[in-house]
Amino acid sequence: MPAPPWRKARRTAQPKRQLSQDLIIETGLRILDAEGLDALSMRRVAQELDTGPASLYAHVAGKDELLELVYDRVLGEIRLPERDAARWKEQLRTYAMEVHRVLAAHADVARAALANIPSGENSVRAGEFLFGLLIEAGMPPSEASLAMDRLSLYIVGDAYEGSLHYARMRAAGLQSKQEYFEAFVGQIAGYYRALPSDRFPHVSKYVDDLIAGDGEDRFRYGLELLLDGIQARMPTS
Amino acid sequence: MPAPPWRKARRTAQPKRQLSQDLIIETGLRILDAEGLDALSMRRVAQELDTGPASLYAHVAGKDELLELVYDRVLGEIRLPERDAARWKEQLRTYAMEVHRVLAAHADVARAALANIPSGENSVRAGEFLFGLLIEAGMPPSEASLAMDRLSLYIVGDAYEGSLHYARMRAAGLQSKQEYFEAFVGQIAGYYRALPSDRFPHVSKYVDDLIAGDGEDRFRYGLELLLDGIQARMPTS
DNA sequence: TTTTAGTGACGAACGGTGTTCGTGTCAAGT
DNA sequence: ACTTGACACGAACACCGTTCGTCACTAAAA
Repeated sequence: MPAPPWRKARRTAQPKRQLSQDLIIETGLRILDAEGLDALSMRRVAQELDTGPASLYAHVAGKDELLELVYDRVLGEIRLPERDAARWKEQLRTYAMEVHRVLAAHADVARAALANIPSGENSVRAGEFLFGLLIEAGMPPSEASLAMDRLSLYIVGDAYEGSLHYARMRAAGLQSKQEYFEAFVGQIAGYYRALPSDRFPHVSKYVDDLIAGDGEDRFRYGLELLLDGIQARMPTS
Repeated sequence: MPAPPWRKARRTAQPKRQLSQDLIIETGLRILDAEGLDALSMRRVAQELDTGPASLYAHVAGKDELLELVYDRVLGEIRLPERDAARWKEQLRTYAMEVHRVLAAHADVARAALANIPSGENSVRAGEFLFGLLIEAGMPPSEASLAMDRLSLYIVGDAYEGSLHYARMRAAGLQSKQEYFEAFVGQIAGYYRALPSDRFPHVSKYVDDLIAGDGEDRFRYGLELLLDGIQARMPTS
């Protein structure tokens, strides 16, 4: 038997009490992974949730806060080992690679990273690991603070740079790193080669070296530079 | 004798042929210095030039290109010494401090820096200096390429981070670093101190060390880490 | 059971953004 | 003198983050 037409149609089974901060964060992360940070807007999240943008503001203060929350959720994927001060250098290296891996696994989330003073739960957790490791390895806290800060900046900075390449790749409509490399790096290489060799002798001569090495190689090299510098400052060395 | 009213008023003395790329770049830089990167929009530049935003597109491909051009103009202020491979470490240090100084002198221009593969005139000039210095100091080109890349990333990354603090300071309506420090860092410090000391023993205990040191101290420390790492890889060492 | 208070959902709108289209106007070349 | 081509620019498009006011609904109070 059909319902009389003047009776207003009931809403969906759920009385639309459905939104939550978790749901919003999750949706934001999904959009970010699938379409990149540029596609992550309040309107887009709302649309994905079948509602208007205004509805989000009851659960999230604004876009900045949403980005912080999404970022911290990503940091939650970092796996930390038991601290072992005797193997501090190895653990520092593993930690850096792990953070870098997690950031790289989520499109260009790193572009939302540098913007924040670390205050999220998972961010502090990572900081405690790093800071504690340096101190237990024998560094005075004042210096361990500096070392942690610089190491973190390097990791996030490199991931950020990678994010920008990723975003450019997307913007150009390319799909693979292979395509991007040919379309972009090749162009840059040509430009460098064409530079006047009297004014720029080294840059124009060693172009092949300049564009050699993928992102991971470069990250590793800089990491070893920093780790060696830290080692030289450890009291036991 | 007054002009007859039906004669349409002449435009300004200049028959409005006034725009040029240089003028646009200069205006953009002026806005950036005075009001920060967030205030630098196409419309704002056009307004400053008494015209509409569409007029700019004849001289500049878009906002991205404008930012690149403004950034490269800033890099033009970098003063480079004569290269002296014997004093490579000292010159590397001076170079890093000089680039850092120039970036810091122009509000948050560094926020436009990381976004670009270096292709501007002045960018290449700086690259040639750095690359040449490393090679003349004895590094094989393949490694000098990595070292240059990492050093540049560190310098720009640190300046970028500083830019973000600057932008946040502006957004909060604060005027001095002093005010910003109290309003922001103090808040963070309180937050850290309130953390449960069983889960975050080191972070909560050494808060004073964590917030100690201004931007320049931190930059210097990381720079020395990298320089020592590079020194250890120099053939002569 | 009825009333009331309060919370979340959300349509509409505000003021901003980068960019493009089409038109008009001027200056130089023929 | 006429044509051509480059540039200026008003208007508009499709977005953006955010706020206001209103409505539906739940849960507590009477």
